[in-house]
Amino acid sequence: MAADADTRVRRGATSYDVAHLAGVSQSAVSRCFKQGASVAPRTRERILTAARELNYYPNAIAQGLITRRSNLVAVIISNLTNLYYPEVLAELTQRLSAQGIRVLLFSLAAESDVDEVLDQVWRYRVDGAIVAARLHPDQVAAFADRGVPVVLYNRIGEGVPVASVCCDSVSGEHALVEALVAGDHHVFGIIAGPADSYVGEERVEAARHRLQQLGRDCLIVRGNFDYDSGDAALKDLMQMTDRKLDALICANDLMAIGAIDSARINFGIEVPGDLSVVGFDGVGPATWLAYQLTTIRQPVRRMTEAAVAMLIAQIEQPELLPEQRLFAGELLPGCSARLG
Amino acid sequence: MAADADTRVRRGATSYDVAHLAGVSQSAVSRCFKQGASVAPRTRERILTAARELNYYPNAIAQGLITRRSNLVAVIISNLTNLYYPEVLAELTQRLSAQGIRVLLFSLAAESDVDEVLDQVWRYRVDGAIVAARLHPDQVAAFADRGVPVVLYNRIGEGVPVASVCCDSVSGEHALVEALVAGDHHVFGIIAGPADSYVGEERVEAARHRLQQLGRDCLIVRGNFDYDSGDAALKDLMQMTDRKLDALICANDLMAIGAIDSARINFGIEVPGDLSVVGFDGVGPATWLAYQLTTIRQPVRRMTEAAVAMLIAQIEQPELLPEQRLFAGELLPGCSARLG
DNA sequence: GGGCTATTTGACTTCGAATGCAACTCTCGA
DNA sequence: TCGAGAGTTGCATTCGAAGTCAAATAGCCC
Repeated sequence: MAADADTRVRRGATSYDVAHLAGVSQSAVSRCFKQGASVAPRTRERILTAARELNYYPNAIAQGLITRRSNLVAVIISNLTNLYYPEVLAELTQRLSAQGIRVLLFSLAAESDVDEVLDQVWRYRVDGAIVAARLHPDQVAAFADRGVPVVLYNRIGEGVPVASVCCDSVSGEHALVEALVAGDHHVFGIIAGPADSYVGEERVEAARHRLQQLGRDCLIVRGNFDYDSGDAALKDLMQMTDRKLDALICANDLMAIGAIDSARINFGIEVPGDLSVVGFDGVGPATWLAYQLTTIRQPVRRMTEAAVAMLIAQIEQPELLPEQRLFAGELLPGCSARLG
Repeated sequence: MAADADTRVRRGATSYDVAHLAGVSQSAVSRCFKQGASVAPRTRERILTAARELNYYPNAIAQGLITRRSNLVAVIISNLTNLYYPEVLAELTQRLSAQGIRVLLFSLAAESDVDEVLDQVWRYRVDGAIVAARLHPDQVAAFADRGVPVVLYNRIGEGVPVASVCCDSVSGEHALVEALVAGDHHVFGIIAGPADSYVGEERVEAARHRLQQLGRDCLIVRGNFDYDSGDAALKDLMQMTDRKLDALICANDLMAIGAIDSARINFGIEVPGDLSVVGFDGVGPATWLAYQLTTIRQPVRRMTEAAVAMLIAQIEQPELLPEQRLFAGELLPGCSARLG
């Protein structure tokens, strides 16, 4: 069973090779690499020496087959070019890594391209998945059917129970709206996200609703979460009304930044002098000197930590009921808006 | 061998389950999912129906074990928060995906933390690796020893032959320097990257060398590729000389942007009126209205395409000699520098 | 040294799919 | 009707590690 030297080099040594060299059985080698198994100190020493000599690392593929634990988690992310997600991905990867779990990354061209990657997810028998993309209820059901735990990130299961970790859009937008109203703003504009974005819609709806309660109405235009669409949306808003816009609520930071640049450079509008602009997320550029954006900062570290913890809990106790955790964002005052 | 319904649901159906339902052998099922194998049309139909009914997907883990092809590629990236890498990662993932290869992502806290993830890479028997982090020659040797093809991204094997894809720092910096000199600049500053960055050092060295050839000397301060360090470096430069700095070369865009904001906001310096600033990379924010950075844009699409193609070629023909491909960046004129 | 328990060890089976090989079924021509 | 040959199919084995179980050994006390 033990391979000759040439094969070993090309393929990587196996537990049989190590066993052969150490003069023990394959079982002994296996036990030697397993926490808390019974191996005599002298034997262990001999095996470890042989393993080191052969550069042996247990084959995770074979382990996965027999233990039915791949130690792989699928991370499905819609658009990595969003500035917010790279941070999330880096955090997730490092936290999962620390738990001995590897990340199988799936990046989608569009928010709703999930179906195309799901069959790959099934094939690799991942232990779980963290999804930052929109899942249809039947996609959620597919995970449940296969017993693959999922945690949604900044999404919820629309109508079906799934574990999720979100930043509270409603309280965040309410805080922004209230601060803007207290800052004596009257003519509001909103730049929404793309229609298929869950958080986008939620944020806009929350802002619109609170504005209405406080007796302010608003103009809404749609963007698609990127810089250029912030610029374009601002231009649209400028044409839509004769009244002078004095507050602009954007569904994310990137569009807020696009709108600020557009206002300043294309229209000569002072921010926050003539127009207050607020965003949502708290991405890196929000704190740049040129913007110092007033925004809601998502507690990314706490959120990713929770997502990983919830996923692992569900992997270890599949009977656990899915939990939805909502994290409050922090209002970052910044200098892009005149607040009350 | 075929599992009962309950087990099937929890674990996922196996080829035995499908075989049982379709009344054929496991081999037939296996052949049915393999391109170009000999299966009678009627049998194939029956098997596919059974497979659909049981929601069967071939277990990639088991396939990997027997075929010695995991269809996994490790992507090792140092700092995802760099703005440049998310774009690279998204491109790589989608291109590999299109080739039927999945990405096992490893993100490092620091450029040189590679060792800690390598043993995981060995364990998963990946078919290859794309590395955007610094590899020591003996780490490169470890890949070679195990017969795992590697392609370095924006790094080269320092002293050892490895396949790599790079953007030409030298020609890029030369173009920038020449344009700045032609634009009649005299007092140059350079903001370097961190000492352990390969491209950082290469860019700075190229710029410094060309400046010297053209009879301009320069002040060099070190940053670490992020926005804040651009700001900090500019402050340092301001204190270092009495002569009025009129051109600033930054090892990447993010520091250039930090420096521009700092110059404008902290020092009231006009860019490009009083100071010309250039960067390197061509990241998203470089084209924002507030900056319109003069920079070298890396041809990310062509580079990632080449990296994937080279890796696949090496996986399929292990005897192939490692190739180094150098791509020229494009000078993006922008408005942050007065060029000749 | 004998008897007893606790520890260590190895033989064998298992996970799920792929594949070499032999056996089998057709089809068709003689 | 028989036989050649192509096309299908199943049996049995393989990949590499984990784990069950029973056998072997060590350690200990009297």
